[in-house]
Amino acid sequence: MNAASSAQERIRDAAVRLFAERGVASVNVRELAQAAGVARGTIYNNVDSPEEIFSDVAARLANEMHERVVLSFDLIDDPAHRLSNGVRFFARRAHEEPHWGRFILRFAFSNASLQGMWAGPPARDLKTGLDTGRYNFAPSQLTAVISMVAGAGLSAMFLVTEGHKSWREAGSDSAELLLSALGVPKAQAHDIAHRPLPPLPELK
Amino acid sequence: MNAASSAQERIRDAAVRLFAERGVASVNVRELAQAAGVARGTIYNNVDSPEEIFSDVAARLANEMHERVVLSFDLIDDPAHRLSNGVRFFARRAHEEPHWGRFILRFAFSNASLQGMWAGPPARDLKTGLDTGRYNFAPSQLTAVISMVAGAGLSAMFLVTEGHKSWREAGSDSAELLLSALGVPKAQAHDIAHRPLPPLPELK
DNA sequence: CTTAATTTGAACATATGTGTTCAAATGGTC
DNA sequence: GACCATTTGAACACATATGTTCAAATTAAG
Repeated sequence: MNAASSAQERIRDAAVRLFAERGVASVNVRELAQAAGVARGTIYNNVDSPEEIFSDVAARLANEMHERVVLSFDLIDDPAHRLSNGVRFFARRAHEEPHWGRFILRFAFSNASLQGMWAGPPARDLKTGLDTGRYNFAPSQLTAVISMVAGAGLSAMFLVTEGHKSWREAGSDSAELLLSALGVPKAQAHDIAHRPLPPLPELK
Repeated sequence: MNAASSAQERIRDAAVRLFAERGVASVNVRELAQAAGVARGTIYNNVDSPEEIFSDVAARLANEMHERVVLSFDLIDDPAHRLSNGVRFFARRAHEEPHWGRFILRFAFSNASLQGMWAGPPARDLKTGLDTGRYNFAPSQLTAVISMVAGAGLSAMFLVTEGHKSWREAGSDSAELLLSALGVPKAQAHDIAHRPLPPLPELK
């Protein structure tokens, strides 16, 4: 079972890489097998269809990141600080794992799992931040704010992926701008966005 | 030559629709011909390869929107007003031409032409807005701001495309939040983002 | 009406991909 | 070292895509 799950992992890792670079449908099983360092038959042994690999990989990737980010919020109460760290986590990881970043960027707006990753986590924090006066925007704008958070996260990742900025700058700048958009005073926003960024907790 | 360009147009229109819904590589020539209401041979007569259709369509689409938005700025001096209108144009058009919107969302981060559409136009306006004191952010953040503009535009389109908000709300909310991020006072940002939005000029 | 240009749709050869099967090789476990 | 699960890689049938060719039909233009 260990060998099998290892093969599955290698297939999934290779899938992330290939899908990130070349899109979904242009990847065939032969290439995937080669990239995974695995025989073609092994793909068919472990997976139903190439299409399914994509959904699976996207869902796992979204879920894993979501859980780790939520874990990291354990010791942080301030919604603004949480939000800032969230954006910066994405920027830093886009730097550390380029395939991961490109995958998310490429499919951010067209895959349901990835859409959920952005829509879910910030929603509650944004609401509490709004209710406690931490933020300053109209309640009717909440939906737009949620999707703005996604936009800020993605644009930070984009800067990193394209090499326009270091992950530090991209993450902090984007986080600061985002907090400003939500009505956090500039000086505070700057401070929050430049605090030391803890490591992203592992899932063990 | 008129008949030929008409066939080409139908092919391109169909290509936008198909690519938007299903991605690039999963569209084959037979389907494209069918969707364009054209014989399969006609595709090969007018186009070199399916791949090329995508690049062509993306470039035209980016270029056309860019030119029309720039045209619309003729009578507007305020950089903040321009920026707000730009974002709202994208939101409105995503409503009026859903295929257009989905196409842009799907390939925004993975196609060079579309990337250029966001990076180019706002850059100069943002700089003048910064120099004239209209905005309030650090010059070193300019790059992050440019990509934030893209993020705001895309997230507005996303709201429209997914039916979460009307184009009016999505456009105005996103524009207002964006201006807030750039340091425009809240009341002003709100006002600017809710001014009547002129029609997007045609290219004649 | 005539002429030129374009489109049509079928036929063809070629290439590539999928999905299945299976005996042999591999590798971990008691 | 015997056992079991997994992986391997080749072979197979089948399906689908590409790209080309071409005579007939259609359309546009003078």
